[in-house]
Amino acid sequence: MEKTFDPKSIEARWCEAWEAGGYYTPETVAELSGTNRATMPAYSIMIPPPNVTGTLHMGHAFQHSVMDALTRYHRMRGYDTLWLPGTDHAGIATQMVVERQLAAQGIKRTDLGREKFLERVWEWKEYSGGTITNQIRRMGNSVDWTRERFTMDAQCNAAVTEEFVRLHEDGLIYRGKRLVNWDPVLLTAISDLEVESKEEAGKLWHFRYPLVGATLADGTGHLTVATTRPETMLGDTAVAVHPEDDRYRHLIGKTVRLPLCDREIPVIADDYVDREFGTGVVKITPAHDFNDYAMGQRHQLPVINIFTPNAQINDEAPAPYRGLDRYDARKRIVEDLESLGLVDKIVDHKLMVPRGDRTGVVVEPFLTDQWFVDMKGLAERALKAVKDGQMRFVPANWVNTYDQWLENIQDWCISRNLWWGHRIPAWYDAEGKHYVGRSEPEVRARHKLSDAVALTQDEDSFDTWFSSALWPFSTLGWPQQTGDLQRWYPTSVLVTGFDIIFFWVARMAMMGLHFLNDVPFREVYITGLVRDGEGNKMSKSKGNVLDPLDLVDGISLEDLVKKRTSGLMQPQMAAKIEAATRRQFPEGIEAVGVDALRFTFMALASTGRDIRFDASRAAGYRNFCNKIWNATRFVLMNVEGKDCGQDESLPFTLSTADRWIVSRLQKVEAEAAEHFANYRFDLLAQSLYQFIWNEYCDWYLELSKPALQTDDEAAQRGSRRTLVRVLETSLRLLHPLMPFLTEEVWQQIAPLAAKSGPSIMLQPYPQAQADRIDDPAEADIEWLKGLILGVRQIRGEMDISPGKVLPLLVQGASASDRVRIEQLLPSIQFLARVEPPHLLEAEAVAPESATARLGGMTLLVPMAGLIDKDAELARLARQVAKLESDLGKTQTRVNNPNFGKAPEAVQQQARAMLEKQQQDLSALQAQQERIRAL
RNA sequence: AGGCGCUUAGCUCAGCUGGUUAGAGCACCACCUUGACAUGGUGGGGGUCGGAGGUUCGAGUCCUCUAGCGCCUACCA
Repeated sequence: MEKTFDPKSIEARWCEAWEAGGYYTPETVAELSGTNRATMPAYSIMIPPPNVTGTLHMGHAFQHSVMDALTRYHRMRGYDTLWLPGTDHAGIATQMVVERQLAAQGIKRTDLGREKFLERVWEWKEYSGGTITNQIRRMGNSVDWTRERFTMDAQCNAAVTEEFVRLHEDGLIYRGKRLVNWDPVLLTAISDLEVESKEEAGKLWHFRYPLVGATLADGTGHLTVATTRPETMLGDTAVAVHPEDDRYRHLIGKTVRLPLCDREIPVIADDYVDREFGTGVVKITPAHDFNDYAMGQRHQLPVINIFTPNAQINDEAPAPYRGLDRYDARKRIVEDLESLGLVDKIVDHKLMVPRGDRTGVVVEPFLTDQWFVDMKGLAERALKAVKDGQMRFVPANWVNTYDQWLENIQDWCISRNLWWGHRIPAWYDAEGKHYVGRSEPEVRARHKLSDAVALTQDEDSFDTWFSSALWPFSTLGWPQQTGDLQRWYPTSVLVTGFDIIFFWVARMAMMGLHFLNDVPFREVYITGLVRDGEGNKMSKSKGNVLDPLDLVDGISLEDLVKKRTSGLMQPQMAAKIEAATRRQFPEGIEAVGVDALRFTFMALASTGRDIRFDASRAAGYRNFCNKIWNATRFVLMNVEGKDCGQDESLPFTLSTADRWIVSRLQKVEAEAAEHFANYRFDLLAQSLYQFIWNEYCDWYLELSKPALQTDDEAAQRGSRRTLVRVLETSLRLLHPLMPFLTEEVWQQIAPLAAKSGPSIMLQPYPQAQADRIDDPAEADIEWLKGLILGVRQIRGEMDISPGKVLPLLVQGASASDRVRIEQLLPSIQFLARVEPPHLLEAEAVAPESATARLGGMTLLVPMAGLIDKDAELARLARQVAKLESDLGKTQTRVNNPNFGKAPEAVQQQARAMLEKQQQDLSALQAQQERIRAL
């Protein structure tokens, strides 16, 4: 084996071997293990399908690490495990990408026509989709590629058609002219969720609308309205005041003359109006504002649409404004009103501006014909499923978010005026009457329409989420009752981010319950967002994104700068991004390999918190990989060519250390099971790291060194056996988190531990065995560690060279101390680098020494010629100070008159501690006296 | 406006149903090329847990108030 672990040299090899072996495919796994799948419990995860034209970012890598750990864990536990991969067609996003590419060649989508355009999108999908699947493969994710799906493949398309037709049959789909959020650039409706409202600086314009039948001269001849969108006044059909507003009450029922339009509109009363805001008079534009629309409905107001789909003024408006862009019209209208003397004032005003989440363009409420899903009933079932415990959120507080949205749900506009997506299976006849069905022939048959009736299919497509909502079962073959569907629905867990609880989680829950009568997943594990080291959200425009593969492979500073500053939407940011990058990664990024990156994600995955990605942490875990690698080298070196109890035929005995590490291992195994069950991957990672590094490597390997040198062949064999078997088990424990390293090493270690098989992936996950827990051995080794630490501390603080073998005196040793000294003598000598301890009677006069306390006894390292008095005094003073402070606290506790209320056990413990502290203190003080007297 | 979350060593974070002297990694200081590993070893320094009050024999851990930060929802023209 090489001296250092080199991830590059093994990763590609194992990726290929695992996939080629079929180890990701449930059927093959069952076959190789000789198990009948029907007898295995089922476990399944559907990958949240990434956008097919994107690339995977840190958030994906993080979530995939979690999903793969769960998948490998359950596979090893003997579950019939499926992790199903796939990608999403991402209607709007993908269409925009391709349109942008075409635009670069000066081509418009409409120039090509629907057919040709879609061909181009499919081409791009084929090209780009490979990037994602390669990334997934490289990270070692054990997804079943034989079941890969795409949200727009034939199977998923059939499911979407079925969904729409059945919902329609169930009376949950309707088509209607409604006010929707309209993106004037994309020329499509979008759902509420696709609108991002942010506070922006704007103005509040105050306009005077003259009252009919009054003169302006008396100062009461007009009503002043306040608006943030002056251009909408062209579509005003009323002016509203609060019914109890004394300023205006007498005007209710009168009419005002709408300036510029020469229309008379009524003054109405509605308690929606806020008297405090603006002038207390609101202009009402039912066609271009959601509230106004609702008010228009309440008061039967006419609805005048004044915009074209791309937000220019249409022919409903007076001639001078027609054809103007909305913002040009705004300017013009304000000017014209000003010249008429109808502008009362203009004040600065902060307002929430709604923008399309894809285009960033201000969205207009716009009246169009669209398809909607009636959500009320669906939402109620989804709420109930969580209340009844059929579906559980981890962490649990995300239920609030889920509930809140479902309780206030609005009908879902599912049609998009886009080409790229599932086309709506609805047909229209010449009169515009619509028919819904799985196909045109079905529609004709069902509605008895002869071929003479011309039918045209709806031009629109579905909201991407309308198909994503089916993902947990469309992937398994629904609406067919496939074996896969029966086997793996409901899925076991959904791993995703909180940002799509509404978009996706809730909608999957609703559709799953509606169509399959069961929740789509038993548990929803919500991960935090991966942020950069400074806590900022990673985004291309900020130039702070990290490509997971750049951490895996490493990247030079120059390449990283180039990558972050090229292809920016705002090139002027380049200099700033470059500076920040050079500051943050002055040396570029060192390669850490897949295992270290995956382990880092797991270690950072604490609950309910975003994670700041810390590259130095990843470097630390790369070191951990190397540590394991070298521990393996040590083990191999020491057992090579020697029997390690593979066939159990030769006698072996286990030392205290052997029994100790095996006992510790059982406890770690139990912890691992618990942490997996609770999704506490941070604690899992910590627990494994701690065991392997701080117990197995730091102590057990060191303890094994003298043991391997004894004359006792059976004891040697026992140590070799333990060395190998604990390592082999640790590898299996760690495998779901570090697949590559553990596989590579396991191949070499397994035969020595009498294990065989093509891959560690197919081995059982270690389970704790209660009968191998050995408390006496643990106590013995704790004692031993205390002794060694005591001597090391003296050595360290006295600056005695590590190699020097010291004499050691022990005073006040109890009977059990004496037994331990005798039994653990070789370990004591080797690890503490001392001569065999010399026992002193309690009353004996000791030579001048540096001392340490261990239980009731005192360790003494004679100082003759070794130690400087001041250093030892300083060391003692520190210890005394600490002890005094601790003792003080204990005394206060015990002396509290009410301490008697505490449980007996707690009281006893406190008194024992008090006694020990007092003893230690007096021993230390006596020692101080002696040293001072020198 | 409503909801959720965060504030613990220089940095990034653990600390479960309240119980011994608050932990880890990284960073820092000193010593060490000891045959698994310098991507290492050994020893060490460093926090009183945002602030105030309360409950309790006992609070980082529960309650109230308060300060700061972040996120999500929401129809104020």
